[in-house]
Amino acid sequence: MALEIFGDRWSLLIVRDVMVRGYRTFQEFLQSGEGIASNVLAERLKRLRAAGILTAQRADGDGRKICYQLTQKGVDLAPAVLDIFLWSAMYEPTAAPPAVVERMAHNREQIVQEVRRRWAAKDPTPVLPRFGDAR
Amino acid sequence: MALEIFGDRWSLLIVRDVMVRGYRTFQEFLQSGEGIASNVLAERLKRLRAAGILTAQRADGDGRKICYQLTQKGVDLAPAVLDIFLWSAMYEPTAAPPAVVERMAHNREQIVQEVRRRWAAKDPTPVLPRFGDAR
DNA sequence: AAAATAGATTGCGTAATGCAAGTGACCCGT
DNA sequence: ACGGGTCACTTGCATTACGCAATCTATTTT
Repeated sequence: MALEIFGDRWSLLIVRDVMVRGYRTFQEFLQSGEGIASNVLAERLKRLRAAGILTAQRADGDGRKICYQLTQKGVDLAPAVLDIFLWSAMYEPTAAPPAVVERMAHNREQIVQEVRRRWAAKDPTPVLPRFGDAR
Repeated sequence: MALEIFGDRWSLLIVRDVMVRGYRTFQEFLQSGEGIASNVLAERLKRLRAAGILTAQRADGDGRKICYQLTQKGVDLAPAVLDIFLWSAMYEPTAAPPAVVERMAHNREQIVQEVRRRWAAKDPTPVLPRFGDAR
């Protein structure tokens, strides 16, 4: 299984952040509230690029920033990420409002399509609103 | 997200083995070919029980063996496990035969139902046949 | 009773992780 | 054009987790 890549605490969290939260830069990942260390983040981003899940390019307009994006292989993780999110929401009271979760569970395929659409359009708008801590 | 539990190399592999391969005992997990160490396996099984994903009981007929089974919370991981499997199969040539993968991708919900059915019936028959190494 | 098996624990060396500080490139206001 | 700040990392170091082999207890088999 894919656990050579995702068999750690952070990789999937990074993929989710770029996928549904619209995060793009090192700082955004760092300050996302999960508490990843900068050295580990750098190493994970490198691995995700090496695995063909993320690509990186300098942001136009600011030569310091590096803009991370999903590849096709990366967005194809959307169903898995969504399922894990739904499972989490089902068994951990801390996540999103039940109504939102309910709606998502019923519209699974539609939400996946929406993630794909925004990816293809390079639209960084988060698919999920921010409800406190939607971990 | 659920990565306090699954943010490691083994937990999800164990869940998958008990879910689709019908593994039940310490030895089966140990010898499943992934190469987990016995101390780590013991610790993961403990954590998965503590997380309410597995239950354990002595096997009737052999008081040495301990029979691990999924809880409801555990089988509810079936969609996520299946999605990860399908994603793996899509991008790693080493997994199952393409025809099988194709069929599974088209019958996702049906396969999840089958996993649930066998769980409810306590039927340990593997949902997936063993193709060499179906990791 | 002795040997074997199952689940798990212990000790130990190595690898991964967390944390704080530092580096070099780039941007921005003066 | 200079100084300060930001950004994406690196580095050094202490702590933790992991892999591996040996060992332990309980139970089953012969």
